[in-house]
Amino acid sequence: MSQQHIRVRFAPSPTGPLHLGGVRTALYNYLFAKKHGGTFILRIEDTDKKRFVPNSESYILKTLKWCHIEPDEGVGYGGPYSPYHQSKRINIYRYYINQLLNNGYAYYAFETDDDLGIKRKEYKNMGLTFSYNYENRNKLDNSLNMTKEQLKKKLDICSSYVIRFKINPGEKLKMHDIIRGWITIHTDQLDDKILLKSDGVATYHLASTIDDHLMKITHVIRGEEWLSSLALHFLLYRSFGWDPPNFAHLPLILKKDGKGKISKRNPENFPIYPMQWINGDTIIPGYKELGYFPDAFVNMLALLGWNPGGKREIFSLQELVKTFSLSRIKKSGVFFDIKKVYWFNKKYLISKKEEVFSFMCKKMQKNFILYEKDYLWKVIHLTINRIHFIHEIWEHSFYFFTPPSYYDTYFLRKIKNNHEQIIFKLKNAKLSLYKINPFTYVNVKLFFQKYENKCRIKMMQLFRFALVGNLKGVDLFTILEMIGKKESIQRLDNLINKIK
RNA sequence: GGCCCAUUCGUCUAUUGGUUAGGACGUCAGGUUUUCAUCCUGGAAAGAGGGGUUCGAUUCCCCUAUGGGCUACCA
Repeated sequence: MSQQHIRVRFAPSPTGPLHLGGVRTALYNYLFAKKHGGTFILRIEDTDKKRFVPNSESYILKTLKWCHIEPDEGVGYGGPYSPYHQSKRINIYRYYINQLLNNGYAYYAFETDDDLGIKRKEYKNMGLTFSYNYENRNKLDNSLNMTKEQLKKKLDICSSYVIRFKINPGEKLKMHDIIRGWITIHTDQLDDKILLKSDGVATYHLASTIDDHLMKITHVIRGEEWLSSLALHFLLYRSFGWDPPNFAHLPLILKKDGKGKISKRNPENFPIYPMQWINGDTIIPGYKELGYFPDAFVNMLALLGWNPGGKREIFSLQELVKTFSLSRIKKSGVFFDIKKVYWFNKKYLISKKEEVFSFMCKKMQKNFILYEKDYLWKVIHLTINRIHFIHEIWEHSFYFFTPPSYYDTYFLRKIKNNHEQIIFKLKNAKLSLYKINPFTYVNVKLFFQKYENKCRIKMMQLFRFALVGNLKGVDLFTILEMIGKKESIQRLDNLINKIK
């Protein structure tokens, strides 16, 4: 296994935006490929015309790019096994299905979807489950029950048919999964799955089996929802006389509220899209738009169902590649915790001060604020641990550059009720402030220490309110020293005018 | 219903026969911060249940329960 060139594929269908689970599947494929110096391939499984959603493909491409898990080969990247859209490979599937037909592994079936729907209902009413399988196929309208001539005639009149895979009972299949070990399934339980739909397009089972073989995929890493189809896929490989690839079925990401796996259809109480998705008039923001860093997002995703064994949790993509292994993937489904991503983002944020700096620079330019680099750096160091996202930095640091344009209404009302006394205090304080020379942290601190305990706290509260607009923020003496005497007095005046 | 897969603190997880069952997020309490946040310290918090196997089971086996997947001319 270690000798061969590893080739893995991420094969989403363009039925909408990729969600968390899809991105994680792509990530694990990417990690596994990179770890072994292999090739990561993107194949688009667009065999379902009905569910096709425009823009999904570009969304998938953009998302992988944003996450820095770009394919080496496939849709958007080219490669020796093109085309990588299944819709463009229909003739290939037809060629191979003929092989199956000729060898007796597949047969024509003429029931329509509606016919079968009725049949299922009938069975259900009797307390049974209808299955198109070895028990029933002899009673149904298919080529198994016809002579060659009859079939020919039927095909001449009836243009609508499907091709089913003939599964023989009585065999116990033992299949290996890298994550789960050996899995046993009896062929009696399988039904004759449709391989070619009446619109002439192959189903997932056929298309992916053929493509995985033709594209020389060595490891199929996909969600656990495929585990039940594993036997079918094994049988398909065997019918073609091909060696199956290795399989690894990933645990599903489960919904926290309600039941089931996460899906595009049922929105969660946390964002499930990596990037924004525009659906008509509604825009659903993704992690990117919400301010999450791709590396924090990817780091969190990697640890959802897998971990390298130690106590460390922060890993760069390169470190993930280095430590990744399929054998350490968990078997059980996982619940997603938005608070943990929030924490991850903060961890990444404090290591991205340069990005915060350039964000602030742009903000300043936009607001026509002049600043000095050193001053800005100091502000960032003072405020960065108060935020989780870059875009939050301004609301926590504006007062170092510009007076508050808004005062906390609750406290404002409180001091307005007592404004004469407050104004008196502020005016007195202003006079004292003039005399502080130089206007340094230490001297400002000394000034406040002249007040008695109770008074001092109230005074500091007032000052903070005048400077910041509310009762939260960086150490008061630091703010005073940084914005300087003139600006400080100006802001006291502002407040006095406000409450007059 | 049938089949398949799973089951360690609320959540993500470590521990692959012998541990006071460890960490992280969250949570609670205390401390630092003359505010808030950060930070520091500490606490509460888990092997689904029942049988085996074994000197000894979270770890191996069986049953039950629970959760999940599949059961489409969807992937």
